[in-house]
Amino acid sequence: MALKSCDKLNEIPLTSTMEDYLEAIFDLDQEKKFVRVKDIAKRMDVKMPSVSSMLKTLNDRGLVNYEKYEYVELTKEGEDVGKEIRRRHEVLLKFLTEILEIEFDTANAEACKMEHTLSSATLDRLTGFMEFIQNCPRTGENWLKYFKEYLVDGYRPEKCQTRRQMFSRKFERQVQSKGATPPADDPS
Amino acid sequence: MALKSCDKLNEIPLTSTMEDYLEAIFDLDQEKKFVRVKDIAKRMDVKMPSVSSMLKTLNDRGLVNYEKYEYVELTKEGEDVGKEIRRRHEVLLKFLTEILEIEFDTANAEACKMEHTLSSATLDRLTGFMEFIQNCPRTGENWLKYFKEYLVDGYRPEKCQTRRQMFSRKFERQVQSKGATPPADDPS
DNA sequence: TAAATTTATTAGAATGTTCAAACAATGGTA
DNA sequence: TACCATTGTTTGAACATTCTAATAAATTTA
Repeated sequence: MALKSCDKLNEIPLTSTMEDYLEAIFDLDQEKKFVRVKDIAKRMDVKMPSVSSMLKTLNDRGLVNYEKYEYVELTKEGEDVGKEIRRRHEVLLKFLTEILEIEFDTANAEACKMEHTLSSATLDRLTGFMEFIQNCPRTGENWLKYFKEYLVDGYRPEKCQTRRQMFSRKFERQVQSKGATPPADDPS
Repeated sequence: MALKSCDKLNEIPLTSTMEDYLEAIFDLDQEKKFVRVKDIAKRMDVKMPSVSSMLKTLNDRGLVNYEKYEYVELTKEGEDVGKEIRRRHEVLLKFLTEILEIEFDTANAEACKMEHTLSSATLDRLTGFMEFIQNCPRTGENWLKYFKEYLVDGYRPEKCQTRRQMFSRKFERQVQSKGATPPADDPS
């Protein structure tokens, strides 16, 4: 025990390298029966000694359970981190490929780097934004205003019709009032 | 000269820390008459010895012209890097604050980190996306399809009407054909 | 010009991460 | 059982970045 007070350990933030390792281990854990040093090295594109040394660090931090020459296991805390980083990766990858239409390999590489720099809060916003785009494809001049409402109220189908529905309703109003110009956009 | 061949220097990529320093120097250069170690230290939130040591590195790399105790000057190459990082920062900040509606300080901090992880190509896409949102607020069911076309063709006002224009045209068609349901969405 | 203050540098140490080389354990196969 | 290939560890060095403490140059002030 080279540490005076273990309670403070959690307060030191993880480095992004540690996060990368935890994500890799999390992935491998789901793909394979056992997670071994060699596999981590391959996925992380580093040599085995780097993995050994990082596993020692992560073990001291309580993020993995690891004994020399044994398989690697995530602790509850380590798993939580790995899963969260994985989630961020997926959200970012989706945004880059499906919205910005960036080629997969490029997008994947950039998601790998970005996943450490974005807060969970921002990631949630991005997720919300993508949901909005999918659920509310209609919009209009106040595109961003609808998005803001979506952020506050969540998915409210009645506020969120397709353009077809929108047209029909306004069309009827138009026909009734015999006006030539449709009314100004009003979401209420 | 501790280097065998100077020509290869440019091929070693800059670290993100170096990029941060270049951005800071670029900013200070525009704000102040002279750029000094103290100011860089303050902006980067590091101590002066760190700045001194980095300036030596950047000088060896041909990114700044720096002689001890003198003011700091960017070379052409250093300025290009600084300006590009600055541009990325601004695009990201705009996206985070204006589209995702994230609070300024958070957004600013995250932009600082992201600006190093996104390629210029991706940044250009993001810029295009934001322009699209501003120029083409109407959309419809094929929201993303329009965006794709926008990426290819740029801003084409005739493809990119406001909803008001859109409505009017379809309204007329509707009235002529006396149909109750508007036709399926067709961008051509 | 001399003293005081500000600004900047050097020296040396610490951290986090990586690797190559040498060595050690493990698990099959002859 | 003895050997071999695979897998993993240790050691020691390197790099990039940062800091504190000590020192030095530059600038301001008296």
